[in-house]
Amino acid sequence: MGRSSCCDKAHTNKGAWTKEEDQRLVSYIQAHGEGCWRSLPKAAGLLRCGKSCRLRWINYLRPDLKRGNFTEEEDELIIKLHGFLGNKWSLIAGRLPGRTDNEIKNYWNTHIKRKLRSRGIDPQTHHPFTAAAAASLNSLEICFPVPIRPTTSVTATAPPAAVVETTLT
DNA sequence: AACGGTTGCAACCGCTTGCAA
DNA sequence: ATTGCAAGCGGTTGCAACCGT
Repeated sequence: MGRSSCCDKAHTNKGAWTKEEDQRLVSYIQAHGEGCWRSLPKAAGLLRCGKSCRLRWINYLRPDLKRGNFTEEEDELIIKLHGFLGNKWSLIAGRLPGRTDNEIKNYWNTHIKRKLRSRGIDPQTHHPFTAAAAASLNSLEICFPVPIRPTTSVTATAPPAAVVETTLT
């Protein structure tokens, strides 16, 4: 049987959003506020599923988004938070006003991982590794795109939220 | 100028969680 | 206790832009 789809895929658009769709979504939310994403597309006259609308609003259209380049301070804060929280992007985003979880996740994967490796630090464990180990690891990752070492358990290593709060403040 | 490879980001997919019935 | 819905989250993918040859 299975769970019903979040939307009628035969009648929804996918892919990049158009300016008109953006405008419809923004004006609808400005008039009615966020909430009930499932019924929003129909009410706003959009041929999108609710999930897609929510993502578009949160990651791109929200008026309080900062956008633009990350500062050095933000870089360091993300690294620090990731050390405590692991891949809990929404929690990390919560500490960075104007940044979204998706934005931070992308930035981590494209910039910060490389930055840490260049410093000789394993981006997953935040522990230093030797230059030789780093080199062999990088070459192995090129050969074997699947993980070659056990993934560290985030829940096992992440401290309670209260600990993070006190540590970072 | 043309082509192929790489990079970065927006968006999607599928799973999990919280809650109401 | 169970079921189903809605929302949230993290991983992954697709593709346009960029870069080197």
